[in-house]
Amino acid sequence: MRSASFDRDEVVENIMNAFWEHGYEATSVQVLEAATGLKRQSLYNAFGNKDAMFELASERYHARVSQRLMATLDQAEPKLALRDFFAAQLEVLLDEGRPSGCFVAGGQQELANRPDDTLGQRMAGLIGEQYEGLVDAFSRWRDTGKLTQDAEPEALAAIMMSAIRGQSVLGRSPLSQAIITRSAHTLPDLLDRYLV
Amino acid sequence: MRSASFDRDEVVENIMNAFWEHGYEATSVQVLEAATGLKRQSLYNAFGNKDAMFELASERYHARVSQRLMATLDQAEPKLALRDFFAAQLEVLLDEGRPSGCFVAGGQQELANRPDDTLGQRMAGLIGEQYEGLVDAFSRWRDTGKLTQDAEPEALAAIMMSAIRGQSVLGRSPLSQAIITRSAHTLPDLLDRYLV
DNA sequence: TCCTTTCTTGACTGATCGGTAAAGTTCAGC
DNA sequence: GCTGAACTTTACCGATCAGTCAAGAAAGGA
Repeated sequence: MRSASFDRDEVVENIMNAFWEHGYEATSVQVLEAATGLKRQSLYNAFGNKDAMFELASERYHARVSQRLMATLDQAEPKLALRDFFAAQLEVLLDEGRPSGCFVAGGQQELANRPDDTLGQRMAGLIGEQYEGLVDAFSRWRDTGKLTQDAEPEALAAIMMSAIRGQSVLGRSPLSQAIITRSAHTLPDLLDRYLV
Repeated sequence: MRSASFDRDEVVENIMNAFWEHGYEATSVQVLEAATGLKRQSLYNAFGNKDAMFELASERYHARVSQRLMATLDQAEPKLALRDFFAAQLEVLLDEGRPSGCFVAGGQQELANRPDDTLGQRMAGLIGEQYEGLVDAFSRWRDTGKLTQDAEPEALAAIMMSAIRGQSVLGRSPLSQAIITRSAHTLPDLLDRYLV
């Protein structure tokens, strides 16, 4: 036996950043070689194929970014939670040390029309998971009397979803960063209408 | 002299639908041949290259879809305008006779990271234009006393932008169509908070 | 009718894609 | 120190990409 000369965790991090920045198609194996410092065959030995690498990257993104974002909703007071949530979202989208935009938004858009694909379904699944997390949070707040009578968790979650995905897409373009900043600051005020 | 045997307008329509459905990269010249019924060289004779075809397609989309959407804002009563706007948006996104999702959302996402590119800038320009149209509309309503005192046109436009782009992205996936329908129905109610 | 100009057709280019075969190299177990 | 299995490197594969060349087909104008 001989052990690999690279840190697998670090390599996956670099793969994730490459896919995050360029998307699925535009991240060629050549790009992955440059991003990781590994040669072609080392990548294929370690991970199998490009799709498997993308899957690992998306898992990592989900664990590192998405779940951290959703965790902000895990508090009793919706007013604070929503502000924390959009602040965290803005931080991810505008962090200079990271690729711009959102891994999931890019991937889902790009893989949606692939025939037969499991990766596209996986991306759609991550989006569905986010929606369910939002519905759960609003339901909890409704059950603890934090929402107004006419507030429907599904409707509020749907609005949040649209806004979040829109910000994630707009975040890719530097010109739109002022727009998403403004919307992230204003949306909590708007949603206060449904809080007691 | 000999005249072309095809209807240029119809060909551009088919090119637009092809790019709309598959995006920029995934729409190979082979796909464009199948979509238009023309041969490679006829396409290149008529339009120059792939980028030029995409540009014509985006112009057509802008004229046929985007401008029609923005026209719904051209009325005195914001309450009605916003409902018309989101109804029209929903109609475009869910129309079964059209590709799903939004041409601009897909193109912008895909072309944002291309080096040096004019197409990406063009897509970003269309988004900027939409934002300005929204700011103009809200400014008009504010000047005619239709908005509350604390309403800021830029902030409202930013929220609309996030929601619209989010719906455009989510519309690509059938699973998310319930979400965008719900958000399109609820958002006008939410924005009513800023109308007198 | 014929000729010229345009459109159409099909074969082709070099580049790049994801993926692989088969060497060369390095390390653990004995 | 030897051996063999794992890792690394290089070269290569067929497929596909955007774009082009050059011949063939078809319509004007004369």
